[in-house]
Amino acid sequence: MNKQEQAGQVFALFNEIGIISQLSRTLFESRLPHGFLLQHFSVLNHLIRVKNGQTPLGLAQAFQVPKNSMTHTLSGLEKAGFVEFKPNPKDGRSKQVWLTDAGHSFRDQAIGKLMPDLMELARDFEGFDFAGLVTQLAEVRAYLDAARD
Amino acid sequence: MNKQEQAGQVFALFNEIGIISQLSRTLFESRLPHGFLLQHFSVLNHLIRVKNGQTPLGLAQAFQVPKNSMTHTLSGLEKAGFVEFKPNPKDGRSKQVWLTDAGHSFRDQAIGKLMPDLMELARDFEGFDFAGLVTQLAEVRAYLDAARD
DNA sequence: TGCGTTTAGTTCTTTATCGAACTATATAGT
DNA sequence: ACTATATAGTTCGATAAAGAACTAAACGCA
Repeated sequence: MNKQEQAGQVFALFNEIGIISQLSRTLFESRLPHGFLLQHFSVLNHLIRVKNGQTPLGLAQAFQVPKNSMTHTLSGLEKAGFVEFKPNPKDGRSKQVWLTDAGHSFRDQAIGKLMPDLMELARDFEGFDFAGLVTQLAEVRAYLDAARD
Repeated sequence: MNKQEQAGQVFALFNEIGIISQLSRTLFESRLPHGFLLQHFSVLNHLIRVKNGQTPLGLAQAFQVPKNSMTHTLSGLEKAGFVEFKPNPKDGRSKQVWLTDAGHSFRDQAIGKLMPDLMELARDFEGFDFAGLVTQLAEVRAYLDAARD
């Protein structure tokens, strides 16, 4: 296979990925209460799984969205009472984003609502090597991430 | 590995896919002229590779977006002179979307601008089984597509 | 210390997206 | 043929995303 054909495969890969991203996002958001988006869940999940008390800018960078987009997402989460802001004692320009109990349980409930779909998929794909797939995709992701300058 | 862990792998898969989708879209759009989005390119590409002269509704279904979103995308393409509408002789409610020469060459140029990135990625991932990856992802995509009711 | 530069976050504005309501045409059932 | 229903596409309104300009605080360096 020459480089040109290989490039076509890469194109096809991104095409599949784009479609799956859209389908899975739609599915996921249909399990969230009205008015909440994947982005809201993702931020809560990140605060739990990675680190609580991060700054808005840190979150924006983690999700690779502009900081004003993160401002918008966080204001929705704050209005819902799922996060609260505290001043950053080390930097007067900055804030910390802390999860509330309500935010934690919202995230748990969201996972609970999603689980049946994931379990069903896992059952229907018995024997499918998800872990290998994830490993390969992580390589591609790391490459794109590094190329992003 | 039990079902719960397997579900976690599926979750991780969708997570990677979402990130790659965002990164590759941003990269791709940075190669398009200002004001044009992936969706514009995708429609032109679809008219060339799948079938010219389709209806707006057919395109909306192919891309799984609401029909009013497709109206919006098509109006951008029409304003740029990349497609033109003709009445559908078989259905007075409907339209056909036809690619213009300008649309065809815009798509070719877009591919030309993107090629170097794809080639570079293909070179840096020499030996990587893109085709196998695409095959696996296509299975997942087909599943989600079927589940979408 | 003082001042120019950088950084965190918000606000403003434009554009994309999409549900809902609407118009016009087609189809089905009687 | 007549009426009810379904379908193709647009319009309207509300919300999301993101670039640009702005404010306030911090940093660098003389």
